Amino acid sequence: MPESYRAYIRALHLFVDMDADHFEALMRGTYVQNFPPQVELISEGEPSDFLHVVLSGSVELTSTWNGRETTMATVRPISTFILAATIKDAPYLMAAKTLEKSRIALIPSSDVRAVFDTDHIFARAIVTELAQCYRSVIKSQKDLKLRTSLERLANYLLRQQDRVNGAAEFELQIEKRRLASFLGMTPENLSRALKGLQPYGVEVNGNQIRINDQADLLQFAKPTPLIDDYAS
Amino acid sequence: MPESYRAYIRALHLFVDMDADHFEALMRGTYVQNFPPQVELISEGEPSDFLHVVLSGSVELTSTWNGRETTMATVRPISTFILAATIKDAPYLMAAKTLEKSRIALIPSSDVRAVFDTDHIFARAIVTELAQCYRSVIKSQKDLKLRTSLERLANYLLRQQDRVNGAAEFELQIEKRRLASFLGMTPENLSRALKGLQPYGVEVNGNQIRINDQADLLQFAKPTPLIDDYAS
DNA sequence: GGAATTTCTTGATCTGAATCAAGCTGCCGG
DNA sequence: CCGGCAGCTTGATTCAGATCAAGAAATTCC
Repeated sequence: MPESYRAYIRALHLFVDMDADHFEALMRGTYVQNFPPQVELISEGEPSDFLHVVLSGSVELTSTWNGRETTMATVRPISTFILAATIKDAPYLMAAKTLEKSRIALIPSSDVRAVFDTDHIFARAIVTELAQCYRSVIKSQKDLKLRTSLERLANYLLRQQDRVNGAAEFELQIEKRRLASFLGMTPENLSRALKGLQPYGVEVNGNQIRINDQADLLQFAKPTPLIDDYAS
Repeated sequence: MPESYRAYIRALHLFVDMDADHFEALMRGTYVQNFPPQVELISEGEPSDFLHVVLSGSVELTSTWNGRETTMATVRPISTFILAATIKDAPYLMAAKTLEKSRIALIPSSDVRAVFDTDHIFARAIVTELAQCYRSVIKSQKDLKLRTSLERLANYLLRQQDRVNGAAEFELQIEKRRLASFLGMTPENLSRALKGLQPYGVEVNGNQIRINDQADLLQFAKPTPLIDDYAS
């Protein structure tokens, strides 16, 4: 793989502290590839041959059942996805598709498992990452089961605002129809829900969101770190 | 802790292969306690001081937000819970409450983390367990987002039937109101949903469930290992 | 064993959200 | 510059599921 990407991958929590030789061993089997938009990188149910790292662009994780489809997550640089399947050597539970032109690093799953067994630091990092992922899904589950769609949307917007350090105005990072699916609603309802937040000072103009009165929205959304703090 | 419980704990995937000395080290700080029903073992948001192991009885994991409460899972012997919080040394995302008289082993979180750093086999087991937990939540998330409540119930019943090796008749393991909450519906609706499955050969008598025509129910429920096989 | 409490069920009604059906808007390519 | 097309919005309708209300069944507790 090109030398240039190594630094980015190395900087990930998962790899930053591990032994240099072990990292090299991982990188030897790794290759980096550019994909156009809308390419299905992996399909639900397939065996998990590679740990994927998104270096640029973005990837959508979806699941389907009985003709229905839902967006489970969107992965942005620089991060990995389908770590759990890699570790367990089990089939993917989600499909992955590029949303835009994306650069993806593919690390052979067998190498990840092998290095795991010889590098303590790496093992520790994987456990921390997995625990993190687990907690994120639990939070998302709580969000789904305990909140109405309007409340989910309000909290989503506040989290996005957090991402831009509290700026009153910011851009949605994903298409509305995908956001709708992620939040567990239809595009029509997302449209209406965005209107429904107007009384709390939310202005929408295309992908541009403006939160006029954060305090007002906060009072409605009632965010809690036990659901909305994806970092802890 | 009493010698007698060690064997049960040792038999768990998490501990079965680890070094005997390390296991002893873990057990030294561990104590076993009996709890009456309805005791809140841990509260949402608290720091995670112990890894818990249910030795007998059962424990319900719930989450609350803004006055609403939902059942996230029920833990039965012999298994652990809140492993992720223990590993990350982060606050619990769920509360845990005994449903019946239960015997619980408490392993100090700091010991778990310490042994993790010195025992490869244990580290490997923890990673496998965490990956397993992660995948279970993802499955549960798919269940929630892709299925109607009637479909969720049908698949739940089929999974329960699986647990008893396909016997046509079996008992529900939890109270109906808790099952309702777990499945993301109200008790009233669960009642109606159970009636709604009559056309597919489901008979209900208190906690006794009879599936007269499994093929018929299967055709309606359309289970898939990518959602319903909790083992993989 | 019987009163009291809780859980479960059933029916009636209400509501949030999905679906259906058009328009609208903005973007891409010729 | 202007079709064509995908994504978004809006309104009307339908539907699944929640809520409200009350009665029945099962448990618990004196």
